[in-house]
Amino acid sequence: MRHALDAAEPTRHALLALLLDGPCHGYLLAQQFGPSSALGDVVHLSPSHIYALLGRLERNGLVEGERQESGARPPRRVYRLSEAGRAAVDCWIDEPVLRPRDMHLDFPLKLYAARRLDPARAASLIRRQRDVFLAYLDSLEHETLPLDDHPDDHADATFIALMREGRITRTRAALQWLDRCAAAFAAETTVVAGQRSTGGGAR
Amino acid sequence: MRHALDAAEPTRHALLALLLDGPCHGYLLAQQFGPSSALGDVVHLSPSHIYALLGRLERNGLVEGERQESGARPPRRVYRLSEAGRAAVDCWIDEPVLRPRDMHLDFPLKLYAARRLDPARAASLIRRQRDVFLAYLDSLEHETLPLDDHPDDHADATFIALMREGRITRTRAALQWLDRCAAAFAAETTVVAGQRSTGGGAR
DNA sequence: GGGATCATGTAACAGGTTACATGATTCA
DNA sequence: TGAATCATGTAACCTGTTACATGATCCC
Repeated sequence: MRHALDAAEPTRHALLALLLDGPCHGYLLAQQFGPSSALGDVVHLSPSHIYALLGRLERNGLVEGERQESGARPPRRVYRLSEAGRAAVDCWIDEPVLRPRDMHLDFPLKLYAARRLDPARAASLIRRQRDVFLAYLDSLEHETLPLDDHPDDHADATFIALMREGRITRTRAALQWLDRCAAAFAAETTVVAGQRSTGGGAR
Repeated sequence: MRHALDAAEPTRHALLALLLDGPCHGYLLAQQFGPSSALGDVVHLSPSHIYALLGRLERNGLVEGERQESGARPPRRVYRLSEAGRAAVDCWIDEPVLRPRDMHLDFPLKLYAARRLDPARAASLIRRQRDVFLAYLDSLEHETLPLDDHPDDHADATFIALMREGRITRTRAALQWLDRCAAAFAAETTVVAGQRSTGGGAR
C-alpha cells in the first residue's frame, strides 16, 4: 500500500536527458535505472515504470516514438526527443533546485545529466546551486520570528523556532556537500579540459 | 501544473493526531494547518484539501463523521477517531522515520503530535530516531563501494561515491538537529514534570 | 530442454490537487 | 451595503504504481 517513489517528475526529466545522447528504446533506458548503475543509485525504477513514463512523455509531446522492426525479434519502439523535449530538458538541467530537500533526488539527477554533457556545465550548476542556498540561508537567518501574538501557545513558538533551526542545519549541510561536489568536479574538469573552464551555464 | 505538496500520507496521520484531542469538524482542523500556525509552518493545506482527506479517512474507516445541526448555521460534520484510527495514529507517532529526507515533513509532524500528548513521549521519539540514524550512518560508512567491476565507467564510480557522501552529510545534519531538539525538549520536560521523565515510548 | 536475458506493454487501481460552487452570519 | 469569516464539500483531472501478460532468443 505504501509507495517508495514519488519521484516521477524529476525522473521524467532524467529520462529525457538520457535521450540527449541519441534515440533509444525502453529496455536500454530501463537498464540505466537498474541496480548497480549510477542513476539506479539515486532512484530505482522498474521497466514497467519506464515504459509508462515514456508513454506519458509521448502523449505530452516531449518524445516521439517510432516502431522499428529488428528482424525476427519483436519490434522495438525507439524514442527520440522532440524539439519541445529538448528545450525542456535543457532548461531543467541548468535550473538549480529551490530547497535542500531536493538534494536527495532532483539535484543529483541534474548533476548526473549535466556532467554527462560537459563537466564544466556540472561545475556551473554547482556554483549556481550554491548561490541559491546561500541566499536561502540568509533569508532563514534574518527571518523575523512570528513574535508570539498569542502568548498562550508558547510551546508552538518553541516548535516553530526548532523547525527553523532544522532548515538552517539542512541548508548548511547541503552547502557543505556542494563544496565537496565542486572539488570532485573541479578535478574532473581539469583532467579532461586543462585549466580552462569551458562554458555551459550562467554566471 | 506543478504540485508543491506530495505530502498527503504524513498529513493524514497528523490530521488523525489532532483528533486525539477529541472530535472536531473540518474547518477547525483546517485552521491548524493554516498560515502562522505550528503545523502550517511545516506544511500548508487548503481547507478543500482537508475536507478531501477527511473524506478519504472516513472511507478507510479511520474516522467516523457525524452530522451535527447547530441552530441556524449550516450543519457541521464532526469527526471522531475510530478504534482503528486511534491505533494507527498511536503507532505512527512512536515510529521513527527511516531516512533523513523525512526530517523535513514526516518527523516534524510526529514530533508535534507527540509533544502535544506528552513531552516525555516526544523526548523518547527523539532518542529512538537518533538510534535509527546512528545505525544508518554506520551502514553508510561501512558500505562496501561497488568496486568498479567495469573500469570503463570511472566517472560513474566517482558519482556514486559522491552520492554516498551526500547521504552521510545529510544524516550527520539530521543527528545534529536531533540533539538540538533533545535539548529543547529536555528543558520543556523538566519545567513541566520535574526531573522525572515519565514514560511514553520504548527504550 | 530450460533458465536467463532481451523486449514490451497495459489495464486497473489508488491516490493527490484544485477549481469551483454554495450559503449563512457578523461586523464595520 | 459589502467585506470578512464561518462552514462545507465534490467532480474532474492528472499522475504514479504495479500486477500481470507475452513471447523470442541465447547459451549452458
